[in-house]
Amino acid sequence: MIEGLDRTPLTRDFFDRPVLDVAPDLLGRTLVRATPDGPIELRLTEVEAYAGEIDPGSHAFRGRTARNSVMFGPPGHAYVYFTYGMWHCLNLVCGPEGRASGVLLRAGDIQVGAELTRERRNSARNDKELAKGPARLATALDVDRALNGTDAIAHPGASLSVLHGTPPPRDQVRNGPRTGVGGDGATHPWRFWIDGDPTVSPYRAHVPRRRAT
DNA sequence: CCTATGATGATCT
DNA sequence: GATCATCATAGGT
Repeated sequence: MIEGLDRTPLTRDFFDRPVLDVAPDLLGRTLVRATPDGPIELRLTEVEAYAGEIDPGSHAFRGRTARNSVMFGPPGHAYVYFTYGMWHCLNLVCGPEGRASGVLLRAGDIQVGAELTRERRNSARNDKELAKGPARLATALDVDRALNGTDAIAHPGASLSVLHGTPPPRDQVRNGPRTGVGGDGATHPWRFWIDGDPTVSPYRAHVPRRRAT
């Protein structure tokens, strides 16, 4: 177990704030994934904010659809989507209900249960790569669309929950452009990470791809 | 270290 | 039909 870790769960009030307040405040928090074989716990090191219908980079920018409906619901719930034909990404809904904002969980440092991720993450060459990137994080934690809409505020039987953990000093929180986001949303410096942490994913600019004909 | 590219399918226009 | 909040791999420096 981790010395000095604050295992108090985050409450719904934590998430019921503007996304640009919640996102940096999630760094250093402990995400707990309950699996049949035991818990996987990871310290969040990198996140991105998506500000709902005012944000061109957000899935909610053009209003509510079947896919993004969870974003319009109450804060503290998981929004999971499938992308690039292969991957899942995990977000936590925040802000007041209806604002449709959320935080993409981009990377973390696995503290407990690394061995439970090995089969799914067999391409990882070391522990720091197990959850370095949003799809790797979701894969490591065995998160898929079955968890879309689940409440991540700690409760009996919760599949996902977040503990206070060990937030970094404020001067170790850095921010910059979001990764892989194109269009007008690309310029917002709404990616937040812990300076120097080896589990933070490399920045990649958005590249429009042309499919083979 | 770096850059380039194929994989793969749901979603939206 | 185009796009996509990505990753693994191959090959060059």
